[in-house]
Parts: sequence; C-alpha cells; structure tokens
Amino acid sequence: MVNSNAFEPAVSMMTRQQQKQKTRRAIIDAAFNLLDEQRSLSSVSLREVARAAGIAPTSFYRHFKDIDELGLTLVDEAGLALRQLMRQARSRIDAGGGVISTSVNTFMEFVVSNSNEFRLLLREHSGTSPAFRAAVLREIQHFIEELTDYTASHTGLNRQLASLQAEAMVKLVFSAGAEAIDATVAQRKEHAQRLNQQLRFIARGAAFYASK
Amino acid sequence: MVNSNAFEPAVSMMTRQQQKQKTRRAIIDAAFNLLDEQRSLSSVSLREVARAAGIAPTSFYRHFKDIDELGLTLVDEAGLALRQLMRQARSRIDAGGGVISTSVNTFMEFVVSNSNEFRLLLREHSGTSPAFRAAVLREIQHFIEELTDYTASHTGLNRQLASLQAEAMVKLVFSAGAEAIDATVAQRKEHAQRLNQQLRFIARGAAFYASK
DNA sequence: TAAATTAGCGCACAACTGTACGCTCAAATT
DNA sequence: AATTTGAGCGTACAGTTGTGCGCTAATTTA
Repeated sequence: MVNSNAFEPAVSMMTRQQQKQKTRRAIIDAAFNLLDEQRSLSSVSLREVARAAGIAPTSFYRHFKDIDELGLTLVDEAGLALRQLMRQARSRIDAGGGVISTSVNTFMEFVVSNSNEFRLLLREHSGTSPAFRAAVLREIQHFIEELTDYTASHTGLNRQLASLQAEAMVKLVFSAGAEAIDATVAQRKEHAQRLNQQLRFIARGAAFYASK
Repeated sequence: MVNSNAFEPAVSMMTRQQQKQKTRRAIIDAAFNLLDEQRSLSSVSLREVARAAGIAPTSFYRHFKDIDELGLTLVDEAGLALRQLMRQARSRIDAGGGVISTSVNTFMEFVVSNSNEFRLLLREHSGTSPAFRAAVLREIQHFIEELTDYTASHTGLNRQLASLQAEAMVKLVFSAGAEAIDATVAQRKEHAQRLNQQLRFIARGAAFYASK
C-alpha cells in the first residue's frame, strides 16, 4: 500500500502513471539504501527490496522482470550521476584551477556524498554477474573516452598516447575512490594527495614519450 | 564419507591427522573450484561446499567455524601463491630481461593459470565482508612494499617517490589483471602491451620528479 | 585390552527465498 | 454509465539455507 491515508488528497490527484513512477522510485531508492558496506546486489533479495519499498513481494514484478533488471537500472543511474559530475568538474576547470586537482576533488566529493552509488559500481565492476560487469565497464569506458578527448584537445598529445594516459588515470582514480570510501577525512586527504602526485607521474611520462 | 572402500589399504595407512588434513584440502579445493566467473564467496553456501567436497554439511564444522573462516583461508592461500610468483619473477629479472615486462608477463601468467585464485582476490577486494577486504588489502600492501624496496634499491629513487610509484604500478597491474581474466589470448596480449607502456609512463614521471 | 577421543553422518527444524495464482478496486477508456 | 485495465495484495508452495543434537565407528591413548 503506497498511501493508505484516505484524507490525503494528493493521492487522488495523481494519475495512474504518476503513482506507478512513484512506486518505481521507492523501489530504486530502497535498493540503493540497502547497498551499504555489508550488502551487494547479489546478496539483496527481492523480498528485502520489496519490504524496504513498502510493497508486497509480488508487486515487485509490476515494475521489474527480475532483480537483475533492477540491478541494471541502478548501474545506469549511478553511471549517469557520475557523468553529470564530470561535466560539472569540467566547467569548474574552465573557471580556473588545475585539471588534475579539480577532477580529483570532484571525484572524491562524489565518492563521499554518493557512497552507495559508487560502491555499486565498484562491486559490480568485479562482481559475479557478466551483465552487470559489462554495464559498469561501459560506464568506465565512457569516462576514458571523455578524458581522452579532453586530453587530446587540450595538450595536443597524439591520440594513442592520450588514450593510454586517460585509461591509466581513470583506473588510478577508481582505485583511490575504492580506498577513500571507507576512510576517515584525514586519510582521504592523504589519499587525494598521493593520487594527485601519481596522476602527475602519468602526465609527465606521457609527455615524455610524446616528445620522442 | 571420505573413503568407503573397505578393500583400500591406503586408508588404513593414514593416521587420523592425515585423514583430517586430506578432508580439509578437499574442502578448500572444492571451494576454489566453486569460485568461477559466476560465483563469489558470499554466494557460495556451506552446503554447496560440503556437497562438492563430498562430506555432510555438518562435517564442515569439524574443520572451520564458519564459511568466513574458510574464506580467510582461501584469501591467504591465494595471496601466498601470488607472493611466491613474485619471487619467481624477481629471479627471472636477475637472469636478464626488463623489470617491467618480466613482471607483467609473470603476473599475466598467474592470472590465466590461477584464475579462480586471482578472481577471489579481485572480488573480495571490493566485496561485502570487511574482514575479507582487510585480508586482501594486506596482501596488496605487501606487494607494494616489496616493489617499493626493489625500486628504491635498484633505481636510487627517494623512498617516498618509490612508494608512490610502486602503489600506482600495483594498482594498474591489478586493474589490467581484472580485464585480462575474461579476455581472449589476443586481447590479453593487447592489454599487456598497453599496461607495459602505462607502467613506463609512471616510471618516467617518477624519475622526472626525482630530478627536481 | 579397555577407555577415550573425534571425524563424519543423518535427522530435524525454523527461517528465508522466488514466484505462481487469483482477487480487489480505483483509474482509464469506451 | 458501463467496461476494461492494471497496480498492488494475500496465500501458498517447493526449494534452499545454517546449524543443533545425538549416533557410529575407527583411531588414539592409557
């Protein structure tokens, strides 16, 4: 029962589609909230999600064919959130500030404030479901491509080197994010600094090979 | 029943401890074999392991308190195997061949021929069990320290830079291993080459910052 | 040789899972 | 106003899980 309060007029104001969307949202949000540091998609049961969303187990099927279909939706949502973040980061860079440190800071912000979303990507990246792995890989590949484009156009690096550099950087950034996710504020700052320096190693190294 | 053949003298030749060790091995091996691309430690049930090991579910408790205790054993074994590999790689390097390419090749060999062990480390690195995550992290940290020592003594790099470099390299290597694990032979070769070049970026970059 | 230890077993149980089926009743369509 | 649609529910069922308990039978110890 999504709304059992007979005195709430807002419900009667909702069309069927609106109501369905609302329940769908409740399911998705409930699932994200279940994905804390102790749970993964494969360990969350349909019944649990339904319980958290406040619907009957069987009602779940009105929205998703599977738990897996819900999982893909979650991966897509998390990936989208990250992509939006990247755009935001780029705009900050244009407004001044180093490319690397701005990106690192923005990324770390995301990891902290959307930890369940990031955790999802992290886990399913090496998880047991080939479909989820593929979905996460697509998101990461997207990242790498965007960074490759940015690098190629802003540094004049040849495209192959730019791609190698972008790939290495994204991998390091994700690795650092994984460590940051259950670190203290102080540790996180430390990690961010190390990451910064390591990214500079890569940039320098790529620049060196470009000049040969 | 480990051996129900009354006409097999080898059994009667075994002491109780030997027999117990054998069963313990059977459990561990069974667990490793269950950890294919579709299964993770948390999705493998005690009963499944027992079934695969050919013992009754309740007999499992004669050897491990928990499934988790078995898990930690598996992580330790896999980490040990990797460490032994590193030693082997170092001896190959001393016998000639580049540090980077030799290490990369050795690592890739391990990933291919011990894929279930590597998968375990990979998954539990970002898995749901804090204890497993910590165990894997210890193994990786061990890796980084060894590489730091090696780098510091063979390149004269200052210790902080050597540590940064080693950390970045290990992370990239693990990332590449993750991709290699379900790749074709041709893709793997491609990945190895990219990884090689990326590691050189890092080495060059670190060298650059050392000379400032 | 007698007694103690113990690896392994079968049985039992409560908890939980996914999902099939048919119902309700409000919204949408005709 | 009459009909169709469909989101959500309750019941039900077979399957699987972890684990407590007490037994057997063989090795080890005394």
